[in-house]
Order: sequence, then C-alpha cells, then structure tokens
Amino acid sequence: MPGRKKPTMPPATPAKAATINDIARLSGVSKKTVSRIINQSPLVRKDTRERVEALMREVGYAPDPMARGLAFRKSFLIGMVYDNPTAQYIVDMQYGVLDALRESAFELVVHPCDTRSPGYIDGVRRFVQQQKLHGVILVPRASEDQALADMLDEIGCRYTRVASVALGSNSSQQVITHDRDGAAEAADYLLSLGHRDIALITGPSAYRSTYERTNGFVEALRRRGLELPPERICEAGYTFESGVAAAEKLLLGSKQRPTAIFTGNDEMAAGVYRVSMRAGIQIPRELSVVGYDDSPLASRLWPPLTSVRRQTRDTGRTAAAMLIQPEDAKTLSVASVRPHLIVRDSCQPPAN
Amino acid sequence: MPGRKKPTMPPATPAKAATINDIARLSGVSKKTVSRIINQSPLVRKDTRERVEALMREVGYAPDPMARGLAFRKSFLIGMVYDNPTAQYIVDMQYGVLDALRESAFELVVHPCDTRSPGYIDGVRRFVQQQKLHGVILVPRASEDQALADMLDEIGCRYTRVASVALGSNSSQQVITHDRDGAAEAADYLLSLGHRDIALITGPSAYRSTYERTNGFVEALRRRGLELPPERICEAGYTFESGVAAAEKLLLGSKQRPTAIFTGNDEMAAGVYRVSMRAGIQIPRELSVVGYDDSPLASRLWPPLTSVRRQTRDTGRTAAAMLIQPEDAKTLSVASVRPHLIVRDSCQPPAN
DNA sequence: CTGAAAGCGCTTACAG
DNA sequence: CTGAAAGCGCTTACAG
Repeated sequence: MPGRKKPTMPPATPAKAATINDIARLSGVSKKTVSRIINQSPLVRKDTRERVEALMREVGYAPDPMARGLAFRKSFLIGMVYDNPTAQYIVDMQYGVLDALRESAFELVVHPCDTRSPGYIDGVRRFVQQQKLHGVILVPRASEDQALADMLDEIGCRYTRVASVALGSNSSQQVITHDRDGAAEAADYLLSLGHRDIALITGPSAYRSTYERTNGFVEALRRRGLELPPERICEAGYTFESGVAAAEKLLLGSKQRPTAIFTGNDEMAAGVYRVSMRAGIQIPRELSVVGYDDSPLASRLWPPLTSVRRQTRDTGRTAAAMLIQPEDAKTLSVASVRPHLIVRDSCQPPAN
Repeated sequence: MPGRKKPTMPPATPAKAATINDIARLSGVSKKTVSRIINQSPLVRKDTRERVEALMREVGYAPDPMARGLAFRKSFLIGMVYDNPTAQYIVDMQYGVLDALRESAFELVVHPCDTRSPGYIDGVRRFVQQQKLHGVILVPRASEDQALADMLDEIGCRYTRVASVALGSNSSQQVITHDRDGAAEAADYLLSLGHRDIALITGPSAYRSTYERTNGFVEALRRRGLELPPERICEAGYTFESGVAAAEKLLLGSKQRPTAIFTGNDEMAAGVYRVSMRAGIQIPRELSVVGYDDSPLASRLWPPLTSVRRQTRDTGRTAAAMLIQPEDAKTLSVASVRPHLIVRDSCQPPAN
C-alpha cells in the first residue's frame, strides 16, 4: 500500500452517546414509552419496561439533563445557599447533600452569599430563575431570613430550610437541629459536675441559633434553680477574635472568675483557651469550657474540648432527600436531627 | 356583583420570562441576530447590538442555559473534582472559582471523590459526560492522577489542574502553586534563626505536594550546607493523629531532640503542639515549629503558628478564569500562584 | 451584516 | 397501556 497514512480515526469524540430515539428504535417502542420509563410512570407494561431497561443498561444510556430540563422547564440542579463562615460546616453539609443526590439525576450547585449585603436576595432570585433550579437548600443564616423565603414562595421555588428551631408561618420543608436541646445538655453537664458560677459567651443576636442556644442554656440552668446573672452573659460574634474579647471581659475583668464557660461555638471556645493560656488559667483545673459544633478544632485544642456535636452531614442528607422526593409524597415536611454532647477533657468539678 | 369571588389571580408564576423570540420580535430583528448578540459575535452592526442589548436589560432577559446547552451540546456548568480532606482549602477554592464565574453564564457544581477507590475515574467520567460539563477543575490529589487526565483527554473534556509543580507531558492548563518554594522559605527562615538540628514531618508519599515540600525543604538546607539525616525525616499522613505519632517518634524517641520541626501541613503541626504540651516541651523556647497552609487553625493554636500561606482563593479564581476563557484565546495555559511564609510566634533561635 | 429552516433530546397534550 | 405531533429556547449550517 502506498504511503503510511493511517486510517483516519474519528477524533476525540468516541461513538456519540445514545439518545431516546436510539433506545426507542432498538427496542421497538415509541420514544414516548421510553420517556415513561425514564420518568417511572406506572403506565408501562412490566415486560416492556424490563426489556427497555435492559437495553438502556446495555448501551449505557442516560437521558440528557438539559433536554429534559428544557422540556420540563425545570433543571436537575439543587442549589445550596449559605453564608456561614465555618468551612467544616459547609463542607459537611455539601457532603450530606451529595449523599442524598447520589444515584439520582440531580447535581449540587453552590451559592455562597452575604445576607448582610442589600442585593443578596436579588442575587439568589437570579440564580434560581436563570438556572430554573429544581429547588434550593437554605442554610443558616440565610435560612432564617423570612424575606428570602417569601421571595422563593413568590417565584414558586421549592426549598428546604435548615434551622435551629421550627420556623415561621408557612409550610416550607424544614430540617430542625434543636440547638436548644444541645445547649441544655451542655448546661446539665456542667451542673452535674457541680458548677454554680457559670458564664456564657453567645453568638451574634442576628442568628437564630444564638437565641436558641442561649435560651436553651439559661433555661436548663433555671430548671435546676440557677439564675444566670446578666454580667455572666457576653455577646460575641461567633469568631475567634470576638471570643477572645468576651473571654477577657469574663476572666480578667471581674474579681470573681466563673468556674465554667459555655460558648456558642468552638471558635469562641478557642478564644477562651487563648485568654486562659495568656493569663495562666488552667483548663480544666481552674476553668471548665464547653463549646458547640464539635469541629475538628475541638480535638486539636489542648486539652481536647468538650463540645456539642451537630451531625451536619446527616442534616444535609435529610434536607436534600426532602427536596428531591416526588411532589405527591408529602410525607416528609419537617425532619429533626438531634445534637448531643461529646465529652472530652475540658471540664471537671470546680476547684473549691 | 353577586358573590365575593376574587378575580382569579394567576398562581405563583408571575409573567413568564422573556425568550429569544420576544426579544427578536420586540426589537424587530431575527432571533439569529439576537443569538449573535448573546454570543458576542462581531458580525452585528453596532447600533443594532446596542438597541437589542438595551431591550434585553429593560425586560431583564437572560438566555436559558438549558436551551443553549442543548443546542451547543455542552452545558454551562464547571465541575470541581477533589478529594482533599481539608475543609478550609476546599471552601477557599470554591470561593475563588465562584469569584471568576460571577457575571459569567457559568455555575459551579461540586464533585468530591475518593481517588483511592477503584471506580472513581468512571464516576468522574459519568459526571462529565452526563452533565456535558463545559470543563472541570482538578484539585490535588485528583489533579496529580495521570489516569484521570488521560480519561478527560480521551472524552475531549477541558480541564485545569491545580498542582504543586508543573505536571506531565500533555498541554493541559495548569495553575502551579510552587510548594517547593514555600518549603524552601520555611527552611531559610529556620536557618536564619540559627537552627542546625532540624526535623521534618512529611505528608503521605502519594501526594506530589509531599515530594515538593520535602525536597524544597531538604534542598534549601543543603544549599546552606546542612544535610538532613534520614532519622530526622518522618513520613506521616497529613492528619492530626499522624502528626502526633510522628512527633512522638521525633521528640520522645531519641536522646537528642531537634530544635525545630517543619511539618507538611498545619494539622500535623497541631500534632507536634499536642505532643509538646503533654511532654512539657515549650514552644518556641525549646522547640520551633513551622507549618504549611496557614489555615485558621494556625492562629488558633498557642503560640500562634508560623506557616506557609497558599493563597487558595487566588488559585481557584485563576483556575476557573483559565477554563472559561474562549477557546481561541490560548494566552493562558500555565499560571502561577506563589506561597509565602507568615511569621507568627512559634519560632525563636535555639536555646543553647 | 442578516435571516428562514432544521435540529439539539427530551416532554406535554391529545388521541386512541 | 401506547403513539404521532408539536413544542421547550436556543444554535448550526446554509443562503443571501
């Protein structure tokens, strides 16, 4: 043969993927029947269904989400809307959502935002409408903004809210994390160790979780007959630095130090550790500390921090599962994920 | 009027969104011309373009990504593929990618995976092909797997790799993070303080970053005439626990303790802190420590950890920008983001 | 520089 | 239980 010209291989694109038409033709049914099978319609004879499904598996057919989305006027995308500053929380939530989406036709598209910026609701609206999202998962603090929820209702977008307590007036799907109970467990634990002079560093008041954790803690103490004086409650901002400032006020500002501190999250507990270190206050011998989140940080600190675990991945999984269940199966409208205390080495009975 | 029947309001769905046909009709051009304007074709007269664009803004028109995707046979989705265990790194990378995608038609869909599981490449392939992704961003360790890159080449999928050093044979787009230089800066810093007995805790050998950081560190010492003996190099697994184990070997196992330790990431540095705490070794008086990542953890530890900052958000932004630039503008094929040392309080000159 | 026709791969609405 | 026609909102390929 003249020349060494190789037979022209078709370039990178291997055999074009099968379409609904190929499946219909090869299995001898109409494309409408194939469509019924894709969409799990019961109106297909069992043997037809099985024959077609076998063919789909054989050729590796998967319906095109864009074509389906165009016809449905709705995409197969789930949005996650959040402005939480804690990386581990966000990543855990994403993992949970993806757990629920696996084996489904849905994918996760992320949308961080800043709930304090004026245009953020419009940003979410554009995101939802342009992508024709199937639904969105709202994570605190975005989930607590009623104006956001109202906007989503108005444009007819499904959503699931993750919230520290059952929220609001309308019937939106929710996953409740019962922060009140988690904080109460922390309170009971400190009381059981014998602490009576306890202080509290809260998150910012703009967060509903702050309200829940604060009240859960205060009321649990009250149930056991202990009233927390106002000067033992210090509002901070969920950040390390704000935790440092609050701890300074609590530990260095007054003659009488509390024997235990509960903080609204682990970051602020790290702030308490920092101040204690600097001031030579020994944890747990002179000061017991309990955090909230059970983040990786909790076990990196020394001594390892006792903290309330949130089961964030479960929360994300549940939220996504609720969102993608069929419209008619309205079984799940409110779900719960319960926190619980993880005891490590940051607490002991008070010294005296 | 009989009855109090309200005029039937159309339900939740407000005025249907404008389509390309509406824009064409209202502005008196063909839909093809509108399409040209959407796609920034130069083949449109300036005044026509301006008139139509004004109308688009007025009615708030945005083209439907599913319809465009169906016609293009390619979606407007960017995938991010990763199996990195560090939450902050992932979140920073996502933020960076979203920075670059803002104001574009693209959205980010996340795809964590496990590069040690046998089916993971098939999983990525299905993800890419079913969603007809516009491109994917590969993050370590996934970015270092040549088999993954080969598969993406084979199916004709664009991708950008984030890697610690320029990688491989083919011409894929890359963002290089120069981990070798970051580690060298850590070495120079410790040398400049006067340390001569230095130890190294590395990440797992399966990571290219481990190789780069280790060699960058070792060679920087060598350039200054210091040869690191093998027993001062300890392989660990990038986790806190593995850092603890390595630190125990280095600090408690031998008579002569090193005066400084460099660790492949901050998590393992936290392990060194833990062991030092337990053994009563004071940082930095008796032991200097340098980490890598400059994660939030670095400033939560006591004393605050000196660490190499990675600029992850910039890295993500650059990677995404490269991916969505037009095919013809091949200007950017390799980009660099440089690490640098953040000095805090975990180092000082050796005691003797 | 502009446009009419056909098609991307699905589903809806209607018939049977 | 099954199917033929029309359409979702865009782009490609071809003409002018």
